[in-house]
Amino acid sequence: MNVTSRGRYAVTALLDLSLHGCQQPVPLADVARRQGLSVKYLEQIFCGLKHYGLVESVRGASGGYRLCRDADAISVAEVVAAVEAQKITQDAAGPVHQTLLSEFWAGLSDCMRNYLEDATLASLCECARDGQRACADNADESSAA
Amino acid sequence: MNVTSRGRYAVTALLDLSLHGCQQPVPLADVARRQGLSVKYLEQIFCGLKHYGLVESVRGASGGYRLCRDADAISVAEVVAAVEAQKITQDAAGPVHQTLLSEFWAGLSDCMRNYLEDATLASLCECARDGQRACADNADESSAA
DNA sequence: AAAATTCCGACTCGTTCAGTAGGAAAACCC
DNA sequence: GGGTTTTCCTACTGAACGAGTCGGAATTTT
Repeated sequence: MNVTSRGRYAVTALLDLSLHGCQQPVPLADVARRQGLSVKYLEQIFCGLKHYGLVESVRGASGGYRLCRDADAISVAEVVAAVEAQKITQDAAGPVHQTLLSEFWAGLSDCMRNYLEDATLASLCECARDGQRACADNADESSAA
Repeated sequence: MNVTSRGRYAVTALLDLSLHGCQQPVPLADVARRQGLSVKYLEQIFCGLKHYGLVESVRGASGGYRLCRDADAISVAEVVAAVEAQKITQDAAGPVHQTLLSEFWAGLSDCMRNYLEDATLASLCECARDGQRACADNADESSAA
């Protein structure tokens, strides 16, 4: 189990999606502009998210992405798992204690997973609304049509 | 916060040390033989462990390494921290929610740290003795002098 | 003197991460 | 139906990092 910046970007992007996407799909260009990321990179990330069934896409003009489920039914753990490729966390232990230690390291992964499963997009959204009221739209008036 | 296989090897090696090193220093060659690692790689790892004050070294023939403290006063978290270089876990978040999310990711690191701090070499040793009695010496009769 | 051992620093090799790039396919709007 | 907007697909690059090797110097014991 590992979380790279790709996974963190994915969470950021889906958070943006749940704050801005009511019913209409949100184009990646908007997310990219608001979060300061490149569309191309977001495409990659959303490819994994779609494949995993977290978002659905609408092609063509006025298309974009939309969450497949409610934001309170999507845990951060899922988002990260969808985006990080299948990491082969091979055990690193000699003949001594390998089963003991591999259990120990598996426990660490479980610990992380629990933390990430307890947080949903909705819970993060809530924190965002409480804590920083004006933040969600602060980059909207850059070059919007 | 991140745990690579280098960190896991360090724990394995120190566990070996605490099981085999009573008073005399244990040469890396022994650890290497028992755990199936290369002496050269262990040298690197122990360099960090020594620098951090977890082990002390005795040079020359019949030298080796010895724990600086009792095994129950050394947490796995320290071992890992000693060996993994200072990872720059830079935040990955656009203008939106960066403080919120950076707190969230910091919470993940805390979660891992807690898990690793709760385990000491002694507690792992205990598990090892309980669970797999004969394991600690199973590779000893290979080419011992 | 010889052997055992830590110590030091460089070096290689492969993988992964982050991000870019170009263009094809689909859907919409006029 | 043509242009525009968008997702989709696939490849590529450059840098960083992880894992591990290598050669040899310094130190201590025997």
